[in-house]
Amino acid sequence: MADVARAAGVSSATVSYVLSGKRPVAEETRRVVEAAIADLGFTVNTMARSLRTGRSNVVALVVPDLSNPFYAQLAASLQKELRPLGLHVMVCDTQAVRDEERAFLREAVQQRFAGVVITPFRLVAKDFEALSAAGIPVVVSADLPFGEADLVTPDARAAMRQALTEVTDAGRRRIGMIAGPRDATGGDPRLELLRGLAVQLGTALPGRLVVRGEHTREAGAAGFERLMRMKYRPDAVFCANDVVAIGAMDKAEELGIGIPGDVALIGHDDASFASLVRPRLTTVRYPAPDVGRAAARLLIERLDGRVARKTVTVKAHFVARGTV
Amino acid sequence: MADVARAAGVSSATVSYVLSGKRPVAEETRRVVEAAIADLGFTVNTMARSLRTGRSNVVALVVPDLSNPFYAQLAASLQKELRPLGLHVMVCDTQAVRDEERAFLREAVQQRFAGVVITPFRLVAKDFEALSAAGIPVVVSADLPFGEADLVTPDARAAMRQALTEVTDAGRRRIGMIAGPRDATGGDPRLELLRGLAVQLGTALPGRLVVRGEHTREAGAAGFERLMRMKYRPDAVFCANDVVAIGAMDKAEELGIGIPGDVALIGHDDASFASLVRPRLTTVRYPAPDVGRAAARLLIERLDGRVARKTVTVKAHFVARGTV
DNA sequence: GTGAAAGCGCTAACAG
DNA sequence: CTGTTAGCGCTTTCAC
Repeated sequence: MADVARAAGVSSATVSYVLSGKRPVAEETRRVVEAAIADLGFTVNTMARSLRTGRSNVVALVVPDLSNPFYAQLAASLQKELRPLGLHVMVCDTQAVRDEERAFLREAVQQRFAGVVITPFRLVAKDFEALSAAGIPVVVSADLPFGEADLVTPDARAAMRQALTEVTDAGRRRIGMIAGPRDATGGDPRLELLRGLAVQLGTALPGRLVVRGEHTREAGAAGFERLMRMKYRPDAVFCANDVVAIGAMDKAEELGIGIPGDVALIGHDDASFASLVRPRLTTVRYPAPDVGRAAARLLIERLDGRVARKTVTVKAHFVARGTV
Repeated sequence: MADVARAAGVSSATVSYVLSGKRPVAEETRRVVEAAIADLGFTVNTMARSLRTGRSNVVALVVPDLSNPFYAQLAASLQKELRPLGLHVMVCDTQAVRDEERAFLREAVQQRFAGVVITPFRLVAKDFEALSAAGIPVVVSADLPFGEADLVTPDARAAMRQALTEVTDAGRRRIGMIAGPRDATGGDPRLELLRGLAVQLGTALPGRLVVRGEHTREAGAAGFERLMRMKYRPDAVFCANDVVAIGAMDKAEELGIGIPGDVALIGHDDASFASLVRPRLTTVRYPAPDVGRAAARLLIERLDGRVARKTVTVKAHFVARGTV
């Protein structure tokens, strides 16, 4: 920048101001400076800039599984919203491992990130302390609130109720679930929701028909198998998410169990491949693009100075396809 | 850091050395410093560090479509390889738009990134000049070499030959292709490869049976429809990638065209959903994890000082499933 | 084994 | 409308 200033015969402050537009610069001067910039192929060093201003222009998106298209879509959406503001998104895949999650949070404060959008999987509130101490805004995308952080959360009650109703209307009575791991942050709120609904609707979700595992295809297959080996086996299975449901379908095919003939299957999220499998997966759609948009908005408001905690609810919808 | 130094009664240089281990520090001193660090909840500011050292610790991964699981997997793999070295991966989704691609490259030099791994879609060699001028190592993952950059490239010849052989052995003679857009970087090397193979095997890939479009599901559907509306319509269709092939399957179902009964379909990459659709997609597997690993290795070598351009070839394999 | 101090490239007062 | 200048927080000689 000093080079540019010299070449243009101005001070480096002026160069800085033509770049940032933070104060008026004479048309003539601007032209000369811009010419010099082009000449020398100069590019601002954003590290120096951020060091000086105390704020970087990168936002971290921390997710448990980037190969789940739901999160890939979330990433794309967030990036699209933040880009026009000059904010960059650094996508971090934690593989649902707590130490990885923590490592990324630590990195976020080391890098003085502008903000963090995170779907915590095994983190606890305490893990966020360093972030708030550093004054880095956090938006949590999860079913449950998380300390001081802003929250984007699904309203899936109506959708789940509808799903459950469809299932019972079809005469199914033995409802089971392949839920998330027991040590996940907040347990598994989707399980709790289903439980509550089951009570309301006069159905049961017996504890022994709830199996648990990671949010992976393999775990879905394993969980489904365990369910099917029970003497009192379910005739409808809700899944923690679509990836798990796909795994269940793998196993059903392997075991020669008919879906939905023998067992109804309900996914969650409507990840892109839910409509790809055959039969098509009936699921509860939680629209990733909307989640990304909401998270972006919350983050931007924080950056603009909002201090009060805020929650945005994104409505989920029941999507009837071929597995119920 | 000054605070820590004061609290520990040492100089900030010593604190720095405790953190980096770049010179021996007395056991006693180290303990005191570490206590102070813990006490104050101090975290290094990597921006300041990078400014000082002139190198950041983030690597950009620039891809055309993050919602294509192939790239999501690539991202995961690259991240896994680079993480242990303290390098972070910033994933950038360009949506195959040239201006976005350029914007990310510009950002890479502004941020003085440690390196860039990119699958260029519409970029040309010139777009990389600023990067090399800034001395930022670039690894290109593509079918064709790209200026000075290191290259990870598929060897898909044998696999494609096998695919083509299967198709012709099944008595198919009218080979078509849904290729990438005409203005994509390097045209469509997969198309060229198929053309060459067709000649070798005494089959034809007539120009009119080649349609073009983006690497999207919609474009795949549109391309397949155009093909099917021709009077001389293909009985086997190769696709630019699996996403395109899935789009073609959508359309086939819509039009009541049997796959593989009426038309054989061959994808490319073996993205995760290739085995999800029914019938399962026959494809040419290009293993994303291997690509990520290779890219990481190339990048690391460069960072370690290698100067000569290098190419790593990753072998692709024919995967016979249900669409041929 | 430790400290002092220069300076990375930029921004934002402050002064003119 | 423009210039001067003081750091942002760190690393790294150089000196002890």
